[in-house]
Amino acid sequence: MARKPSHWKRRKDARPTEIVAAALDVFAERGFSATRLEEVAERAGVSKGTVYLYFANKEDLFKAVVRQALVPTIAKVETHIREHPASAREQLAEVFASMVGTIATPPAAAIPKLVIAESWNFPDIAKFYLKEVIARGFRLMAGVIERGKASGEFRTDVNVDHAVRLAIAPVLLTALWKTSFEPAVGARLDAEPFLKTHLDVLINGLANKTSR
Amino acid sequence: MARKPSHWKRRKDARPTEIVAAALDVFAERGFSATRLEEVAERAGVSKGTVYLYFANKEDLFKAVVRQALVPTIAKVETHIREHPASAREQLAEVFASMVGTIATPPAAAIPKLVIAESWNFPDIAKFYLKEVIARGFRLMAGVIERGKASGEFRTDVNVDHAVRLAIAPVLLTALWKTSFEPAVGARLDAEPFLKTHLDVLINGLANKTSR
Amino acid sequence: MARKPSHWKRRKDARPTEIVAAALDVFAERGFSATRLEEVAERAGVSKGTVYLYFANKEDLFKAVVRQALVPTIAKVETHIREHPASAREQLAEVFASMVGTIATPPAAAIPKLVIAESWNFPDIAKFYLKEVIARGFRLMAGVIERGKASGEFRTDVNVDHAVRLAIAPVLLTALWKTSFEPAVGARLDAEPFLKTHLDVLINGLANKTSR
Amino acid sequence: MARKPSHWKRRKDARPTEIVAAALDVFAERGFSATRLEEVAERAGVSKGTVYLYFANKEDLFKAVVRQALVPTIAKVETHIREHPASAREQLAEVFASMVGTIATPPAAAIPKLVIAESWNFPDIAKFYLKEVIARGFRLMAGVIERGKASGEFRTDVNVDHAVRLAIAPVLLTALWKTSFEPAVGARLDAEPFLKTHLDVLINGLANKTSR
DNA sequence: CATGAATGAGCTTTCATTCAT
DNA sequence: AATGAATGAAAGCTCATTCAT
Repeated sequence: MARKPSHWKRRKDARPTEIVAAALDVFAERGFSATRLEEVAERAGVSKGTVYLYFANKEDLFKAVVRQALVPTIAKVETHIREHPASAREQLAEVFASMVGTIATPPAAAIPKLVIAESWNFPDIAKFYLKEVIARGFRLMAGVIERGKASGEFRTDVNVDHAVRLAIAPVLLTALWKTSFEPAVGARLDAEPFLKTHLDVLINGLANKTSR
Repeated sequence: MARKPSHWKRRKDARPTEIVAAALDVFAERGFSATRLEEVAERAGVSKGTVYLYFANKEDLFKAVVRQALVPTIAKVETHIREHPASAREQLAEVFASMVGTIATPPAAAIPKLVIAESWNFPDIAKFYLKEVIARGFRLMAGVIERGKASGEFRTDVNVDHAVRLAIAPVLLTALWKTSFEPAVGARLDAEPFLKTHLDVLINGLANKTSR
Repeated sequence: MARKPSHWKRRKDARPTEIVAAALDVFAERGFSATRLEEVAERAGVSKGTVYLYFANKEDLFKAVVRQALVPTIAKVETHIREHPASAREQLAEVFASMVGTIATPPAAAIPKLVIAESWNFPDIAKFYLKEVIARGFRLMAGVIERGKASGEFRTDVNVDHAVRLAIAPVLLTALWKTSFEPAVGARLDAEPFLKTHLDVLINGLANKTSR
Repeated sequence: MARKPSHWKRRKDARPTEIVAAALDVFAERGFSATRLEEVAERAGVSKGTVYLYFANKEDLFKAVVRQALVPTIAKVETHIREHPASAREQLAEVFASMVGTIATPPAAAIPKLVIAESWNFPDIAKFYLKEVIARGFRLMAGVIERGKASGEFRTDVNVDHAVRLAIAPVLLTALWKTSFEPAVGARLDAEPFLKTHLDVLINGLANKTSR
């Protein structure tokens, strides 16, 4: 019944990562409650019981999935920005360019949808996500915009908090569209040109025209 | 007893509407799979069996909920626009003003979240929602923007499809925020001023500056 | 699949009693943890789910079993004594005669064994049993013995608490023997003559011989 | 390291004994089915797999526990009696004194409870216990009482079999009380004075008064 | 029409047991 | 001899669905 003959070598350290990866796949496909632990196990190439060797229960596994899938995602964007100092406009462009990759990558793109969908049952996860992802992304964006306002690139009459949300909203829409409507309905959305337009309109909308 | 004579008459036709209303409440609170039909029945003041008199199963009820909750929502916006012809900028403002009310009203605000969350299990609903809500809203918005482009108010180099999504994205974000993060985390978002800023920045971003 | 055609008449009131009776049987045969709820359901002629209609969980069912099996048991003895005032010796005899019936009746006889065996997992039940059965039996016995001491029938140098336990110990032994060793090993113990001897020796042992 | 050289040698033969000792502890604390083999292994300082090196399965381990815990218990009493010939009354006192120690020692005191509780699932053990412990204790007691009857100390109209059970019953009650109700409910029972009273009342009850 | 007792498939979770190392 | 990662059968429990009344 052993699927793979290399059963005994890839041990204790690889297992949890493999299981979490498989779980992300299944959660992304079916959502939390429709996910059967047996399917996760199957895809990870282990038995049902093995999942419980590493995770106390389904919820615990779900949290691990979110955590594991997010760490690289946030870090990637953060470091990207930190290492590419430039004008506010250019940095905004950088952030978006960096986000597009993440948004387009299938499994990670499902995280926002999962968090939103399961915020009912797991407020903990919403809390965690808000703190670890949204807040960090917020600070990042807010920094860029503040700098733009200070340098005279951006209008000073725009609430930073609002501006940040405006900047993020189309990215969120893209992620949700790609995970909800594209697979279900087949309505394609080409992320790259859309976000390019977004950047264009946003920068134009935030641009300081008093200097005209 | 003589006070509510109409109450005893409404039964036959009101029943399904009452059940759907109760169901929307519960679905909005708990999500699809965490919703027990028994609770829906309780809130509708009927027995579990009665629900099955009007709806074949849980999924059917869910579809009815989405359908019923959306008809007035879309119609409201559509008629509002149709009845208030004005400049593109002004109409954009009208659409948003009209949307704010819907988005802020608790039960209807949960619909987008529900549709997104359940697009996994019920592609039908995603399809229906796309067709009946998104597409109609799209046409509406697209009309306004096309008119703005034609009149010289808006830039002509902006893809209409993209512009519509950009216009809607912050509204979606607001709805999701209010139904996912506000209740779970207590992070308030004041919809009205946010969408006012959105409108401001968007119109500025779309504004034709070649005439300068 | 319906075992019995009279499925729909014996409703809501009879069900729980039937289930508890079936449960007592199975618990008595197998012990708590080896009892599968499905078997209880089968014997009660209902489905697994029905058990959960009346009892929150296995433990709850167990408590109900103990409770239901004990109420008549204790009451029987108490009323018997109350209605048969006599000399201390005679009353002691009455109590025992009354106990013999209970001890010999198969399902109720298993209760002490069950309580003892499950005091590990369910201290609540031990507590309940101590309070509702043992304490009440104690008071009963203590009353008889005190009266015997007061009337000069019994020695006054014997601790009442001890005397009560001495009186009960052989009854307990009988119950345990009949439920543990008789079925497992086939070693018969004839309760009636044994408890007759017990009474004889006990009364003789407690008898006041200073008057000799 | 030089301190405990004997510790490194004892392995091969001590292992099973250590495991059984640990198992007795856990069985006494939790009962048979609530005992996880992993906890037994932990307390014995070995791994789960090792337990299976010495015992075919959980039941086998349980039997070994009972066996091992009983050998010294019975032997202790038997030799004590054999080495202390005296009058029947005195010997009865000896037996009880010897039993009190065993009954009061925590792990061994749990054996009767375990045997009784698990006689459902393991009739073998009940059989074994009956043969190896009860029967041997019986013979012992019976001998003492027969001698008492022969010497004229005790009444001759009392069935020996019954008398033996009467003698043992309060000891059993004490053991069960201490392992079932004391830990669960906190209702203390002082074994020594109680069994002293028992001996007093029993000897008085068995005493031959025809010689008066 | 309406009820709600009854059902049973299906899920999560536990843990004795196995076996490659 | 010893390990402990892996297994999978088995059981408790939930709840959408049915149907006799």
